[in-house]
Amino acid sequence: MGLKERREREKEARKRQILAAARKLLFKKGIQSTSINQIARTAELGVGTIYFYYQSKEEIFYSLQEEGLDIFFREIDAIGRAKTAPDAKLRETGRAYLRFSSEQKDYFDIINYFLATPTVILGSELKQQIDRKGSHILELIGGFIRAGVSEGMFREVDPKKYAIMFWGALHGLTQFKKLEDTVLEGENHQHIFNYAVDQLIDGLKRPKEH
Amino acid sequence: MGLKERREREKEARKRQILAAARKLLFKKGIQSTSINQIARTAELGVGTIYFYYQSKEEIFYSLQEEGLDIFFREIDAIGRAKTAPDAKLRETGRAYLRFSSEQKDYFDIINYFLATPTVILGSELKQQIDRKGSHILELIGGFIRAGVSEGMFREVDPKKYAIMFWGALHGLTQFKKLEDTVLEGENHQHIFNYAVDQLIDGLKRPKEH
Amino acid sequence: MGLKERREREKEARKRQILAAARKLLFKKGIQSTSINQIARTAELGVGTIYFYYQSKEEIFYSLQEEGLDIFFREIDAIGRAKTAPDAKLRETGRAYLRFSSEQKDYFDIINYFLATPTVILGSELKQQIDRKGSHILELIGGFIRAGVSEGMFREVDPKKYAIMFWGALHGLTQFKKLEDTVLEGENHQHIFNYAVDQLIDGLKRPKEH
Amino acid sequence: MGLKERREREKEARKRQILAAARKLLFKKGIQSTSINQIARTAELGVGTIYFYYQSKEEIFYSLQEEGLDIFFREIDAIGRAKTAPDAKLRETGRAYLRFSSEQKDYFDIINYFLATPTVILGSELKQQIDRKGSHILELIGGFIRAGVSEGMFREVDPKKYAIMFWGALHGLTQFKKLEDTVLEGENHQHIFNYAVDQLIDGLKRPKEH
DNA sequence: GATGAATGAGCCTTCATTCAT
DNA sequence: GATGAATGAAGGCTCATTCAT
Repeated sequence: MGLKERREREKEARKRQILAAARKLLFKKGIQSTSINQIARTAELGVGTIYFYYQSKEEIFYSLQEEGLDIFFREIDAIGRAKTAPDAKLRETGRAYLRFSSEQKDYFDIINYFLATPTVILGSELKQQIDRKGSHILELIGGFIRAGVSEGMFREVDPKKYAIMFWGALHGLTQFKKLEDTVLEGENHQHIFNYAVDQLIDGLKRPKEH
Repeated sequence: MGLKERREREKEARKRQILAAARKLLFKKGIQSTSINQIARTAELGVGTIYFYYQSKEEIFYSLQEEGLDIFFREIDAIGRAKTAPDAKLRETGRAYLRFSSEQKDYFDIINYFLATPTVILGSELKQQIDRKGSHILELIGGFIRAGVSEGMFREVDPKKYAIMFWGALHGLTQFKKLEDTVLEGENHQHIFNYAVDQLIDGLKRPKEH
Repeated sequence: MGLKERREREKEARKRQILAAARKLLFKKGIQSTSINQIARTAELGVGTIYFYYQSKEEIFYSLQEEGLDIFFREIDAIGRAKTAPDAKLRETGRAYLRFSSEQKDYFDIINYFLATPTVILGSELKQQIDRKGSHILELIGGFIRAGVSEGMFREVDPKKYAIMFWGALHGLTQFKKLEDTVLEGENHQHIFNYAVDQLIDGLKRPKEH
Repeated sequence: MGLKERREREKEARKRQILAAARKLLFKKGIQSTSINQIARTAELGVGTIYFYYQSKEEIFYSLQEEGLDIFFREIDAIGRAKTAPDAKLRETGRAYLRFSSEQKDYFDIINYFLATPTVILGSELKQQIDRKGSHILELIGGFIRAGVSEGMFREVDPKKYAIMFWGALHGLTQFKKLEDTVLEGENHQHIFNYAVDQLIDGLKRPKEH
């Protein structure tokens, strides 16, 4: 029993070791230029060993996606704990996502990668974990909206649906950053992004009574 | 005289022939699995010939992206010509983008690909053409908004900024389709998408006076 | 007759135009990275036209070799015209070759290239011209030696043989420049080169009588 | 224990196998026409395997250069062991280099190739090995000169500098073999070469006293 | 004389994955 | 459990040369 636990712990340690190497390379060279052989060398393990712990290269990066979602989750969670109004929380969430996309560019890229890639069959356990992480984030955002609705600040919208819509909009707008110099013709992307976030939040608000 | 023109026309025909082969493969196997060698074989041309007409693989796919934008442009343009109210036009635009992303999935993927890929240096002419295409679409959407503002139906927003935001939001939401079975937990993606579009449009509207 | 001459003159002009383009590219990108297609584009001619005037890529660079030899020839010729003693002339010749190898690096490389490449069958006329150029240089050097012998400054050596030996030694020593940082272990290549030239000249001199 | 050693030995064997294939092709088709794919086919290995043992094509040829230097080194070493006078040893060295350039033409070509090619960045270990090999040869030649100086046969020259000069001269003169039929106009290259070697050695000698 | 489209073999290199030890 | 040698298909791309117009 103790043995089994130790085994388990060692196994986890190895996986972390591999992930650390993959992360390091991801940050240095991007997802496309990171090969399993490099990961193995960096992790000081044989390639075969990598394959013992992970089914494929995809799976490793999938795990890294989880890390990225975790980082974002913690940011939103912090925002949630603050004693600010719901609309401010949503606004902060928007700002946080844009910041995340530039400060944690590699993690954002990986999320993007999996969003744009036809689903690969992966160990369902890992996949579920990722999905749960996404759901958690959605719940946090949904919570902000629910709070706003309860307080009477927001209209009676479906919090979950609105949260999805909110995040989806954030995501697309973030991607448009790339168009700043061309299609957006000099419009400052950050301004537009913030403007858009504000619009989305305003759209939520109850029309002022008088 | 006529000779030069004929040459020009034949050259255009070759480019179309190559593009047709690339398109066919793109639709069959996706962007990642389509290689220049395959395109050459499909087009029944030597690899060198491909490179005579296109500088690189990227350039071919860039041209394909242009096609995709064109298709979407024409849809929006048609919506614009209809004698409907501005809010209806925006709604239709949203519907059209979701439809485009599923019916012209490969074109959507290619747009996504370039949105997620670090910019490559390409012959500026082609690049400018693409950018212009994107701008045209933005102008159409902006036109709908401007009309709404003029009519007093919408608030006094900056049409261009709002158009960018609108399209950006549509784009991100479209990508979330992939999460339908997992994170969205049974929420129907299309419903959410339409709901989101409606919200965005409602947010635009002047608060009802009374 | 006049027509024929004009034709001839135009033909020469075209060849010069091609050579100019090739030279420009040679200087910019080196011999290995210069392709016929690039030469054609630079010369604003069709590739076919290039092949009308030159049998092959090799032939073009062969012509360029001639230019290089010409440049070197003129330097030695100038040295010959100076009113200096034969030993000084040889010394200057050595210095000139080393200078030539660095200041006209591309021409030197081309000479090297043809010296190291298994002979290609080329238009014999061109080949003869090149050979004549080489012989001229050898004659100049041989002349210096002959003068020294006549004056009693040098031993009774065979001027031609010694000239060949002199140039050959210069050539090999010049190539050893590349070893400066490694095999030569900090010995300054230029010093060694000059030292060697001096030795070769000293070896020529009559042992001092007394 | 024995396992690790066996592995090591097998690995060495593979490298030799690859080198053998490369050597065979080099001798048959020359350096320019020998490709990695051919080497792999000849070695009956996958291309990937070649790259597992060698970083690049250059590295393989670099190894071959080492072989060539080794062969020449052993010849000079043998000359050094003989009980002959220093001037005879230098004379033999000259003869040996000319012989080497014709009997081991491919090895000579490869040395030439690296002397004429802009330095490539290679695994420093191999590069250092090559450089050391070159230095060893230089040391042997320098030793002959030093001995001659000690014996009072040669003037008080710097042995190392003179060795570099000697080898450099040999190298260049060897290359002029190619000009035998043209520029040298019937002068027998071998005669000139030997004549030159003799001159170089005579130049070293102390002027006879009387 | 001049053109330039077309070729296609060939280049070097990468890399996810397997499997015998 | 761990290793790492071996694979080989596939990748994007170059280029000297030809030939119909």
